[in-house]
Amino acid sequence: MTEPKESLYPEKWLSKASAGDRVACELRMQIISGLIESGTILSENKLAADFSVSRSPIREALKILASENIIRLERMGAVVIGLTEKEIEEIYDVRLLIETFVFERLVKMDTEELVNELSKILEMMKVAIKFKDADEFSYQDVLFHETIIRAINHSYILMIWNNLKPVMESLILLSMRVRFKEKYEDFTRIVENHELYIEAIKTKDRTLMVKSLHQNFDDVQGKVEDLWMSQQMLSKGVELENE
Amino acid sequence: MTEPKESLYPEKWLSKASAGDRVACELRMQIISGLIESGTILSENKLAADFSVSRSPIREALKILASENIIRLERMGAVVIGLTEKEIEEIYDVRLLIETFVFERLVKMDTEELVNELSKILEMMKVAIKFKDADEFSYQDVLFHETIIRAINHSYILMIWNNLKPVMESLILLSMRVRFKEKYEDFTRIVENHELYIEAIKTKDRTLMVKSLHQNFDDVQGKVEDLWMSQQMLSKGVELENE
DNA sequence: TGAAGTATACTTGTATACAAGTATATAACT
DNA sequence: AGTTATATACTTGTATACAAGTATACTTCA
Repeated sequence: MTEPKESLYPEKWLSKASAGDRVACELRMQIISGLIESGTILSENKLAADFSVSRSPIREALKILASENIIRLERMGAVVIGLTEKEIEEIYDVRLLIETFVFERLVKMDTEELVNELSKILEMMKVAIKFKDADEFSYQDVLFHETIIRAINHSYILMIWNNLKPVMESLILLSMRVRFKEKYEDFTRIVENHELYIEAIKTKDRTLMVKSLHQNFDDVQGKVEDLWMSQQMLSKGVELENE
Repeated sequence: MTEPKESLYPEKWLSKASAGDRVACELRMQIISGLIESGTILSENKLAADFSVSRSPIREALKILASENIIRLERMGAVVIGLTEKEIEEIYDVRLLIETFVFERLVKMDTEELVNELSKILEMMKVAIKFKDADEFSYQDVLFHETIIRAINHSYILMIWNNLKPVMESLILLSMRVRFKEKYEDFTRIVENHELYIEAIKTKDRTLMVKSLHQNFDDVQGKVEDLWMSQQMLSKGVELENE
């Protein structure tokens, strides 16, 4: 199998990362994008050769991906699980679960600083949209939700987020790259939705919060579509490369 | 520091485990029991010497414990976080969160087989109580809840459980060992509570479920106490050993 | 031809070696 | 004495080596 020349994961996000983290990020993107099909068996030795590193960082990467549920470590080789529609829905189940929990804590807190922080991030997102920078937009989008979650200072909720985050991030990256090309008009809706979310936190309005969460949730169907398109685009790219 | 001669973690549960897993389990118990105080800085080399293994399994163990939020990997050394009352409450927040989610799914399912399985596990728990086998009881207790969670076939909820489970297990082990010695009468209440839980699943009675979950939750205060007593008992044991 | 055993080419887990970086303590200089 | 430079004793991350186990394929025998 030919590895892609360019990496799918933004390299500038890896400035201080170890080789293990790099491999994990790149493999994760390849798996979620469908470039590596689910069912594939990954060999530590082969991966080490492909990525030109030793088995140590590869082992580290596989452990990470296994904890994220996108591969399964078996007696011989790691089996790729990947993301089907079912898994994506499950991820959003969990996001809904924890963000609802977080909101219930937030209504008991002073949220002024948080609202301010979120407004700043939203402005950053708008700039990213203006300059059609999908990666930057994705970064800020993930940061937006992480900021909300961090606000309640709950180490075990944060733990769940940390386990979910890498997969979410990859998913959003791929989805946004497609949207910037094919569905640019989507972003006005995404911005509106985030404004709604901020408003809900500011006014501590539970119904508004549920509404914005559900709009966000409805977007999942879109994400599944994007992922499919992303897979089409990438596989065409590979085909062209092979000619 | 003197390491305890006997391991805190039941050795028969480690029959097929790798050295890395063994170290993780033992370290986890030492941290949660308070034998290793929070704030302690763990060195890979020192641990390797203490456990008579190389750095490879130690690194693996530290990664595991870091993902469970009981240590924090820093630039130099791993800092022990441990479990304070706050963390224990947080763990139960998450358990409450996921078990409530699971129940909402269960009410839409056929639960006959599950109820049967749970009844079996409860019988095992009763036997463990009769023979005052704290470790066996803990095992079945953890299995009870895991069985419920697995029933809905939700890979990301299961992922959360898998992250929580080792710490839960350690906590329950320590707590139950104390109770078998000091508060044996507690077990009638624990059994009743589990019976209530099964009944709630059988009849799909949401209010009963909330009631039993909350009774379980009220037990948390007890667990904090147990942990404290466990720490007292263990530190006395160590003191005696040093004389 | 079919079954059983053996060889081989993998696999994982662990140990060890080494490079590069960081804190601590000692020494030198003003 | 106080500050700066340097030595050293750590640290992590990566590479490599090796032992033990497992699946595959081949060979041998009936």
